[in-house]
Amino acid sequence: MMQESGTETKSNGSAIQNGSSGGNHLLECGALREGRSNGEAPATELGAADLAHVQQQQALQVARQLLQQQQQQQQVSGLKSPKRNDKQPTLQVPMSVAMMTPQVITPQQMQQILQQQVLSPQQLQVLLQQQQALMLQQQQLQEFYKKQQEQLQLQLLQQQHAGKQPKEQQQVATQQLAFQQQLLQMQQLQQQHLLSLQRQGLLTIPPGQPALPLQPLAQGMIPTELQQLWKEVTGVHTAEEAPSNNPSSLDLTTCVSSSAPAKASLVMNPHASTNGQLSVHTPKRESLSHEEHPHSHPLYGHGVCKWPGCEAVCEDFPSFLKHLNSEHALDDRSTAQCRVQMQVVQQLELQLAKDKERLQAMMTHLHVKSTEPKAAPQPLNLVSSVTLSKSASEASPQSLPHTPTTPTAPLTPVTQGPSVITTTSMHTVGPIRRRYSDKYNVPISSADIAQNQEFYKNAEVRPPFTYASLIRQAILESPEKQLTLNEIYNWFTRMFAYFRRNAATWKNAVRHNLSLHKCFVRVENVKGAVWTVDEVEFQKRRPQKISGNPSLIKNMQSSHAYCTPLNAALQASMAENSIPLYTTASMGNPALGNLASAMREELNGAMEHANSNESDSSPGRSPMQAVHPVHVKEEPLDPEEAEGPLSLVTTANHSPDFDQDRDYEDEPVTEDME
DNA sequence: ATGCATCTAAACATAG
DNA sequence: ACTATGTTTAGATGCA
Repeated sequence: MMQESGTETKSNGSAIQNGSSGGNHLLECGALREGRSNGEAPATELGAADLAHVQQQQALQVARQLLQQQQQQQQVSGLKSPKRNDKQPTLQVPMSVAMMTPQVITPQQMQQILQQQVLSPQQLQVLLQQQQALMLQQQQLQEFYKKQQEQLQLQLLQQQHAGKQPKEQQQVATQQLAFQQQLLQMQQLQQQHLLSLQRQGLLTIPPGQPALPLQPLAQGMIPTELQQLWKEVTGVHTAEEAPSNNPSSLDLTTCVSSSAPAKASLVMNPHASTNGQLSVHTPKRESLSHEEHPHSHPLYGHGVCKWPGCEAVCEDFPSFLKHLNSEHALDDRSTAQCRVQMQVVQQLELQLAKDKERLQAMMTHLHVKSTEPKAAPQPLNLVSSVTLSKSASEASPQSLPHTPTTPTAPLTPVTQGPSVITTTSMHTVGPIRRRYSDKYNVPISSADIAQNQEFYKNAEVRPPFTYASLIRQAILESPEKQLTLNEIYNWFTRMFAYFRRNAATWKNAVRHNLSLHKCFVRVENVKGAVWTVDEVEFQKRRPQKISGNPSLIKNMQSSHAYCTPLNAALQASMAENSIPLYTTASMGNPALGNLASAMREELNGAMEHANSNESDSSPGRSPMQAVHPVHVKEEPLDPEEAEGPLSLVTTANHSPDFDQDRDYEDEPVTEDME
């Protein structure tokens, strides 16, 4: 009786839910198919990256020199006449250097990127570190700018009063211009990189990537830091936005659209999109054009001010300059905007650079000509996407951007802009499934796992572990190797942001697993009853199937496996994106150490089986598997997932230590809590 | 095609 | 009566 009735209901429910969920797993990740034919311009792209760095350095040097000169001049001649210009250019100088920065990427965009999980926690950390380093440079530059601006303004005022145009000013302007040009070039390059990045689905960092000099520093970084950084950025942004109605203040938000034209040309450029090649050229071209055609200001086009959110109509360049000076003068707001933009750009640029390096390495390894890698990847993607089958197709439809069903979740307050590329592209990808095979012996360090844990703690991404594995882990982590059901729940919510939602569902799953698996033994206790793990039983499971955490294994495998195939070129990023975990450098994370080690055990065990038994891991659809692939896909399961990893912000609060008993349920997030 | 593992959903039982 | 905890069944999905 029950069965029957149950069956019916189930069928209904499961049909719907499963359907969605099933689709989810598939999502595994997508790679951007076209997005990047990144294969295309490996060499060039690399060049671009390098160039960007070089230019940055150059710009910095120039800035310093100029600054010194200015200082000298000031000392000698007072504010008034800096006369030095050396060979600097002759263009007119827009007042605010800051403006020079093409604001292509908004914080929202950045968020999106982050949310999309394009980057693994490690990557983010590394990037953050790098960014910080760069920020110093940027600050220096900004200081320089400020001085220049102040000087200029002063001069302007003086002259206006005097009614004449001082040469000095022009000279200063010249210097500024030179500097600005440098900066502009650099920024353009960065933007290009960003764009290409986006197209690629946002880079990823190769696991073994040697290169990043900043890595060491990165190790110290943790998601929290990232979050903070982000907060800072966003904070600035919001702070500015709120106060003024000013168009400029809106920039960050609207900037995308407003600047779209300018940027679009660069970014959307078919060439650019195809690969990074253009990115290199474009910037140069533009810079040249600027030099030659002073009127082609990055913030000016089609008779409109392209300052993010502005769009003021300026009939001619001079009027534009006036507008710039008046409306977008160097002030806190502009500075902040600039700063934000710089951070975003830098971060993305760094990411891109890394990804390019990786790509290069891959290409080299594969003996592929740098010129046309795209061909291979595309086909693959297509194929893969096709193979994905229904689930993928079902899920894939562009569903991600908006929070699916339950937007209520406060967790990720951050805006989710139109997330884009990544998600969509990701959906299309489908290779994940196919890759299992041989080479997955990649050693996984506990540190990596720990890192991942940290990531999952903050990012609402489904962990690539089965419920059984997680439960076991929770129990093993406890001092007495035993936990009450409620404690297990708490562990889940504490360790995984993902489990702070849809409590009814996963809690039911937890209970189900506890009862179902023999490895979990219920022991009567003073408190009532506690659950323990029968390691022997647990181990028994593995042999049969990697049950331990098939999904996990798969994920790992896949992530590493990706590298091999040519297609990998494209998917590499995806893989990483989707599977932040097992890749990259390990950044120790004490708090999660235990978990990490435990998980590792499982992984290793599973891996063994996988290797020996071919690959038994059944990725299945365990929620966890689907997980990293980008929540986007999972959304069906959990509506809120769409929000993405960015939940960083939200999660920032809970630190590892947070009391075990703390219940997330209070958070609105867990809507349905029982 | 089949079996297995996993997940999700749901019904039901029991104890507090 | 309600809730938390457990148990069990069933459908769905993916993989080997």
